[in-house]
Amino acid sequence: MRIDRAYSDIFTPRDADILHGIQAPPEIRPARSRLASAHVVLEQSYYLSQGFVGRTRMDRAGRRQFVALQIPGDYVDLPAFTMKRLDHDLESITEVTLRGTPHERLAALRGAEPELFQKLWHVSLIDAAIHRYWIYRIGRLSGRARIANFFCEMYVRLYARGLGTFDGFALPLTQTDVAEMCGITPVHANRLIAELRSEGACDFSGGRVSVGDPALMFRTGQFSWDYLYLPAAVDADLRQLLGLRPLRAASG
Amino acid sequence: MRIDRAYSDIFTPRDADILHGIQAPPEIRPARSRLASAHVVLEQSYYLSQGFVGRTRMDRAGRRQFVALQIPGDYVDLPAFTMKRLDHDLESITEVTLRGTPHERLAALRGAEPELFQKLWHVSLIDAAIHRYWIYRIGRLSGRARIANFFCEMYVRLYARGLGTFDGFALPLTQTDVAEMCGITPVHANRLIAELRSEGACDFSGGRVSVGDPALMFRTGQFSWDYLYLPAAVDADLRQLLGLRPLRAASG
DNA sequence: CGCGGAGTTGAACGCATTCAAGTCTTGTGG
DNA sequence: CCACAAGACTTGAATGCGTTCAACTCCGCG
Repeated sequence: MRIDRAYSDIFTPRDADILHGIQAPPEIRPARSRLASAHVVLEQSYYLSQGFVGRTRMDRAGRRQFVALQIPGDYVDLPAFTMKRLDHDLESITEVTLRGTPHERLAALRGAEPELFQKLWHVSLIDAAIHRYWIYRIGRLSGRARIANFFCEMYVRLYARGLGTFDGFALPLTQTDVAEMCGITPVHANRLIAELRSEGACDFSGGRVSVGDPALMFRTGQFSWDYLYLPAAVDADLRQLLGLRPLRAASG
Repeated sequence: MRIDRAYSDIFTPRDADILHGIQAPPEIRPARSRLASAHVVLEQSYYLSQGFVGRTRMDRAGRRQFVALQIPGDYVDLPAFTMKRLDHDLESITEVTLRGTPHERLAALRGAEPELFQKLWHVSLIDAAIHRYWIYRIGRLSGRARIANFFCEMYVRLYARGLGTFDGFALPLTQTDVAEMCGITPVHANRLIAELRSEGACDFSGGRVSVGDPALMFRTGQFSWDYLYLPAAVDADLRQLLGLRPLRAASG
């Protein structure tokens, strides 16, 4: 599925029109290709309208750690707007459709559309919140919980974009990718995924996560989605799914 | 030492005056106190002029994971400006001196000082880069490398603020704090710190890291500081210290 | 003097890694 | 349609890094 209007709770239709208007025509890149490299000066940032992109960092032995996973509707390298260079690599995981936005046009928004400009900052702050949660996930959770927790994050993020149902969602990664996101080895990831499968929490195969028991998956992963700053409607859906009582106050 | 003008490479003296002008009078808070809690609405953000502050997240068993460590001269919760609520807790580690800035005054900068406003975004993007590096550290490095790598980060960040020399720096943490930042147990952190000590790389005791052999510490930690976006002068100092040849081009 | 927190050390356990050998799947060319 | 290769997934067994539990030392402070 293609996403041309994302962050619907953050950006108004008018915002989306403006952003769309300063984007270059879509570019298609093949799966598993390097989109940008660390330390190279970038002139534009990309909006990801289709496909998945990984942000990775290599250790000295050449082993890869994913530091983020971008899904359709994400800006994949907004940091480059003020940083000019990235500190990590960008790699397409699937075939991707990108829409570039030259940094000079983003800069022009600063004066012309200050509120929209601030929303872009907001979007990058959500990215940072996700980073922090990844630190927590890798630092504190056991292997099995990490995998389940990661699937929970994808479940919620994709659902919020209309890219999944309560039954499951497409996640076009290999088990090795998952391992490199969770800070474990591929072999061990394989065994843990098999455990989740046999326990009935969820199944990951053929590039798809099928969620047999959402509540069990969330419990196993010790997941909470506060850090995703979801629209209230999505939050309410999730609470209902998991049998939690709705929040009294309107959420922010 | 007190830092009233930080980010000297990002903020001009005029910027610093403006920021200082919209700050409330300094507040002093005791060590080991809760400065802000997750999910509570905040009306202002804090500039940390003295002391250390940790950003933490608890797991379900009540065990703590640090997701960031703020040093003198940092803004500790700029995300709250557009988020309104934090997804983690803020805790003072030492006695701290804070200067609050009401969010309405930050918002006023958007129109009045758009360039300065963008620099605040930039600062939060550096925070995000540090988050990503923590993911890498915890996800890919062995215990010993994590500890050394963490000390390297503090070495460089504090040096860049004028809060350390090539011989060492004050780091008022307990071994348990270090463990909770690196995703290992306090007992194991103790053993690894002892190893680094006996190898001569660095010593951590009495709230101070003494660096016997910077090159060895950097090697053990597999550290690189690209993600800190340092001023060129600091980068040059570090390269000289480690016997690397200087960069040809001016860095960004 | 005694308390409490931080640091240190020992020993047993177990989760995760590593190396290795398989199977299954998919795409390609004969 | 089959043969084959390449990559993904699976499984077994040995190893080891890090955890856990426990006891003890050291130090600052009331």
